[in-house]
Amino acid sequence: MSTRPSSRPQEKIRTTAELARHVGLSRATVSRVLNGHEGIKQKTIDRVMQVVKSTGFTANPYSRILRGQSSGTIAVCLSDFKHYALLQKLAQVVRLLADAGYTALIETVENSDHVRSVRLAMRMRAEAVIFAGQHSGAELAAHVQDLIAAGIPHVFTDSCAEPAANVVTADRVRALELAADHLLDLGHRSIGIIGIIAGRTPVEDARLGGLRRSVEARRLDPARALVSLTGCPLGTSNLIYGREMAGRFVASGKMPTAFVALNDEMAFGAIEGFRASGVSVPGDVSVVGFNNDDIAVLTSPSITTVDAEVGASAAAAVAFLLDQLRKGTAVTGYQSLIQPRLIVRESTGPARA
Amino acid sequence: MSTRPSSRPQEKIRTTAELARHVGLSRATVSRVLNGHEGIKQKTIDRVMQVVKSTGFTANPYSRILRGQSSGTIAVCLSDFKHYALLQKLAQVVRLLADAGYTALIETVENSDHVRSVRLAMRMRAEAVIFAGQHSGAELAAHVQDLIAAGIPHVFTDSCAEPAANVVTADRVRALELAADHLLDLGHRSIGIIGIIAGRTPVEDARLGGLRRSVEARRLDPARALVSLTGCPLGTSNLIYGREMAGRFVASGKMPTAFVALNDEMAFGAIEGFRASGVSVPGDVSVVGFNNDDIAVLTSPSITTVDAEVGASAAAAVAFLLDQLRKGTAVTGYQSLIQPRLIVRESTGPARA
DNA sequence: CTGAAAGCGCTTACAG
DNA sequence: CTGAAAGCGCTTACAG
Repeated sequence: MSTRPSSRPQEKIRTTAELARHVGLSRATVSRVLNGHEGIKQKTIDRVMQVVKSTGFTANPYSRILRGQSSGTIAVCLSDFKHYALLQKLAQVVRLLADAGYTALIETVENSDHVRSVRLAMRMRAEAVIFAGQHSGAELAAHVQDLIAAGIPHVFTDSCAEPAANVVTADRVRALELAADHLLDLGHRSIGIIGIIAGRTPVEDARLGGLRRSVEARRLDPARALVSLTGCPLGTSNLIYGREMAGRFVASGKMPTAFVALNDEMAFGAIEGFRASGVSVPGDVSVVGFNNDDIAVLTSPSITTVDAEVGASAAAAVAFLLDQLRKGTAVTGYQSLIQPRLIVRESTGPARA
Repeated sequence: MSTRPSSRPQEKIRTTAELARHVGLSRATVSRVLNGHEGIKQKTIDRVMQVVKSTGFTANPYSRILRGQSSGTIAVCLSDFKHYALLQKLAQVVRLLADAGYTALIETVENSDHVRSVRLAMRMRAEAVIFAGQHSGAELAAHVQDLIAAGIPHVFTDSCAEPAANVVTADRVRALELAADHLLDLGHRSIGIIGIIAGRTPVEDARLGGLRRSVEARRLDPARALVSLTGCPLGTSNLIYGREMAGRFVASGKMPTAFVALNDEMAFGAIEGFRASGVSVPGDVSVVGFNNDDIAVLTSPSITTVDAEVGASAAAAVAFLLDQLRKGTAVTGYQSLIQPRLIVRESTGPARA
């Protein structure tokens, strides 16, 4: 039986009690060192930390949290897992949280069942909640109130109708207003809408609102200037949907001279569809995309698009939360809109005379 | 002071102790009901469950886990957050785990620091660990051994050199062998490689190995039949890289008649690049992509590609883990390869005479 | 079939 | 500056 603790090198240390025994101190003191408390003899600190370093010991997180320590967890409620843009946002959020020392607890909200996810977040002692994607539903407001009542900061990165909710998001109204302004400036008076469907999500309605605002600002009639084809449910592929819709517009007889698409992929699909029907872009019609994806740069013609700065908006949302966690506050009713950028490329041109 | 517990409706119940007091039972009995133990009077069960239903009470997970209950958590170690395919895989894995009642604990492994992530997984009492993406490094083997020693099931969804590791993955060797067989069958004898770089990742090396196997099976010299341009670091955009590389191959003078690209986007970029240089696809050269993305269907020419069935492989990996969790076993050294499919489209044709 | 008691591993007043 | 003790909320032998 060696009396020199340090002579037992590879011994597994699993609890603070074992660590305490190993260094000949009490669990209380070891705990204090582990938590970086003030007023401890440097020699004691060194004694503990040396073993911690060599064994890689970390205190059981469940005990710590049960005892009242913060969980270091932030819940991320995703509306779905289907959209690439949302996955990208998720990836970015997780990375930003990790950089700040937080663990992301990812939840998917199915059937708008926010009861389950918000409760889970609270049960897991999440220190904050991020809602990404399209969230809605009658009960959502109540759950936002629960979070506020519990003093847990939250933020929506896309939209939330509840006035008390915090929302940090790209300004989609302005984004489509920019797109429509650009087309109207080029002399277009009839804009076809591809893939942005009224009543589907608040975000899409916001985009349609932007188009309308632009049109109305010029005293044009939105009912005439904005053209949607009905009865075209979205499929799985943006590219293919865009191509289909181009064909349908050509076949419909009421062919606008310009188009705005849900995103760049769909715009590209539409351009290919027009080409297949003998309609040239931008010679015959103009097409505007959305997102400023790689595809918008590379294709021929390259695609005029609106960069909604979703990356910047996700970063702003996370920063907003981290700031509150630092300050220990929980803001309500905060609204912040990130400004979009119009990027003019080859897919738009003057309306035909 | 009401003595009828049910007459206090909206009272917040936060602990099993409160719940026990509320229904007039002991914490032990309440706990048994909550955990669905056998041998409890139906009336007692009903009494507890009615309050549980109405209040939505759930036991504090930290206490449960501290007391030895399983965590319901599965750690997902991602090598990075950059690749779309990996994000898709992540999304699918998280969804499949959620369907099975597990929570995903997402970790990113930076600088191949598997020490941190595997330790975290064990500390968090993860019941299993999924490694997705490119994992390598000298210490990885040791951590796999730690998991095995601790009886925690694991699986790699892409690759792992450690023999004891479980790997369920798309057969990338076979995938590229299929691609090369197709091109060789068409009479091509010189295949340019776009974006698949030797020594970058085990997965890319596997793909190169598949090309070599196909070439060698016909008694051709891989050093002559397979052409790579050196000194072309990958950028952020597959599309743009593909376009660049097409230009470089044209400029290089040693122009193959066929190409395989890292993925469909890169193949598309290459096709555009060839077109810009006056080289037609498939008239002058053939191009094969990888992944069978939407873009491969839509573009003109549509792109011949290999579907590696990554979705199926992720599902198989999760099923493999869930099966072990059900059985309470921890397999080692399991290897499963998911078969790829060659999908012939317009971007490949006979070699020019 | 149910309850009183011990204990999971930690942290923090409370004493010294 | 450090230790003995209580307690976070749960579950499970151990008794009845």
